[in-house]
Amino acid sequence: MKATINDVAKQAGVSIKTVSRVMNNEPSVRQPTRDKVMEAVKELNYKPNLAARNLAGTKAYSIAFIYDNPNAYYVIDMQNGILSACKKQGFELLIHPCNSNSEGILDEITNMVKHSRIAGLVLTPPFSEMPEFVKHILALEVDVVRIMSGDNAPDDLAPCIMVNDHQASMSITQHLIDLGHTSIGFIAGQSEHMSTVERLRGYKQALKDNHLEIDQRLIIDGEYSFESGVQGAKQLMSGEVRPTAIFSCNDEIAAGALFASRLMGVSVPEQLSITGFENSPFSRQTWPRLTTANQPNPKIAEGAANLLIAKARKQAPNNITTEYTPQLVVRDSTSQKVKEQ
Amino acid sequence: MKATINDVAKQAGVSIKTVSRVMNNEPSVRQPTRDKVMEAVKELNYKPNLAARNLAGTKAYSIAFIYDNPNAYYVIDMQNGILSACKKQGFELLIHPCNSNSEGILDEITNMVKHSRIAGLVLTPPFSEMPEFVKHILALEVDVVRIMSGDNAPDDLAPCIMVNDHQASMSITQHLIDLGHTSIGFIAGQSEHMSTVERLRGYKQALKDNHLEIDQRLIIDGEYSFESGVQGAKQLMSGEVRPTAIFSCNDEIAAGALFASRLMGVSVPEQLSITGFENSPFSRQTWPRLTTANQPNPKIAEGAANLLIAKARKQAPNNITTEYTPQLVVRDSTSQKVKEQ
DNA sequence: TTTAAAAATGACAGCGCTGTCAATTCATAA
DNA sequence: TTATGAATTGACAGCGCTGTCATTTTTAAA
Repeated sequence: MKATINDVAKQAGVSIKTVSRVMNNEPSVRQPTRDKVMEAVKELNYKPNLAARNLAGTKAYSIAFIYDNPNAYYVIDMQNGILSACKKQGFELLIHPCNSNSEGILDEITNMVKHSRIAGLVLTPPFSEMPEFVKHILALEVDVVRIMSGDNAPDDLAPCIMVNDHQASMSITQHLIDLGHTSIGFIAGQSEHMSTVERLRGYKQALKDNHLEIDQRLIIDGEYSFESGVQGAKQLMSGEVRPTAIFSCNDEIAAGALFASRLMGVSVPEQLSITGFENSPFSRQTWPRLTTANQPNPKIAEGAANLLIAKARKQAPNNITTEYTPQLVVRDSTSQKVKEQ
Repeated sequence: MKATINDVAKQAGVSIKTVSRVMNNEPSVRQPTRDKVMEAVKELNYKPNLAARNLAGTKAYSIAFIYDNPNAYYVIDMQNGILSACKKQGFELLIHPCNSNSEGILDEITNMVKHSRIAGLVLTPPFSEMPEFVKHILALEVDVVRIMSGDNAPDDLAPCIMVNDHQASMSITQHLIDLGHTSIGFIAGQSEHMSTVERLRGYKQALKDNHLEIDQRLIIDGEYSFESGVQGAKQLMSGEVRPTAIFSCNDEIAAGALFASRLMGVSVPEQLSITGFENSPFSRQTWPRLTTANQPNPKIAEGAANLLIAKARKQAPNNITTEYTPQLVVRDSTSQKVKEQ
């Protein structure tokens, strides 16, 4: 039934250890030997037993994905990206949803790391943006890759995959400005998330670049939720300064803003333009479909996982920073500002 | 650092094997001995090493979740349910997204099962509804739990968790009828999915029970997608018989139908009532919010995983069938039928 | 050629646990 | 009490691999 390393060794006429070397891509194996082994591997459909590897060796063959995020689309995208990297490299994925605010969270993760041999962790916000947390994890001697918002790494604790929200927000805001909008509302996500900070920074930058005034009354605190979008839009549309466009920090907020507009009888995009951020599937399923910024989550996640795997194999330098910039996707929720109605 | 079974044995003053017995809940250990061991376990924060267990023993400590479903909400819910059962019982979860139509799918799963020691698989549609597939998996000597649609198990290959879509569809349809609708459109999901068949059956049953005519022109083939909802609704609203309500086979279809209504200038729910199915988060984020049926996915999944774990421990009878009936959730997308406008 | 250093390969122990089976302890009836 | 079988506990091998270190083979310089 299932072939073991022994079977392969016999079949290839070499020692067990040589097969092991080949399977681990170790250098000192002559090419002909390597070929013989690989042939046997193929013939017998051999795959190293993960349990045995874990038990015998000191290397790790799993990576863990720690997250605290209610956004199903985001999580699935990240997960698929990581999974795809893992599958290609014979790694295993441990999923660990958890609550970043819970008291025992540090112990929880520590325990998990101590009890499973783990090559590294993929950290997304908010975990990736908590330096103390990252330090604590690193002290456990596990690698970490952080996916976070910004245009360059805040420190060199661990490799970062940066999402240039600043740049992307400028594009969105510029798009709105190009359509003639000068009074643009902003509904924020949680202010503890770097992405919120960066998106706000990009928004402000674009206004500045176009010599438009930044009006604090147009900037609404919120969180990354539909409900927050509803509230934020209501507040904006009933405030003293009524914007003609709303920059929402993510698609859910935008969907909420859309909902509120309906509620208030404001038509989108005729009377009000609304933008989202993330390009999640439902940004295509609202009415009108959302103008947004596409965040290539699966690609980001796959990159993160690959980095971790490379580090586990000692074939990665320590502090690479990769950067992705979400691209503007124009759909139907934004349009030319009309003159006074 | 990490405690092994040896440490626990020493600390408790018993043999390694006795600790093993306690950890595996085997019967023949005297209570005082058991207590001593458990105390040591707690003191040392001991947790059996999964790799070693897998390598040494014949039992399995992982369950796999095989799915082919583009619906992120569904997948996350299922996954969380399974994960929660696994965590409680010290099991591991292997996630395996895949394509049920791909040619090599059987080999793919077979390989996966052969290469990782797996206690059992949680199968969702379409896999759970392919008897040949299930038989093939069972031949590999892995347990299977099927989550599927229907009001009783179609065969006794493996335990089933049935979702009574028939009943739930009757509730939805009855709700529409109670609102005065007599001409109710139906947009189907893929006809290969039992859920589609069952939902259609429930719809027809309710019509029959209320002595309403079943009009084939009101029943539209489709699939579980937004786009299909758009097409289906367009077709219905431009057909010879114009319904005053539409039963959509899931929330996404309903969202599509909503979108199409906007496109055609039909107002929901005033001129047209629309229902969804699943109660996914976005059924709360459309305008108007969807009347739908709540499917308790995490609970279903946790139940499935628990069943698998119980079977792995030989403490479950072989052919249990559990049943869940989704409950009607009335929101804003349905209303009283108005007289001719 | 010869020879030393380098490269390639192999022998073997042992990772932390469970299965098997033997040894011990306990409970019960004679 | 003692004998007898049942209940409890333990000794030990070995799961499939990798790490260490010894051995063999190759390479290249003398």
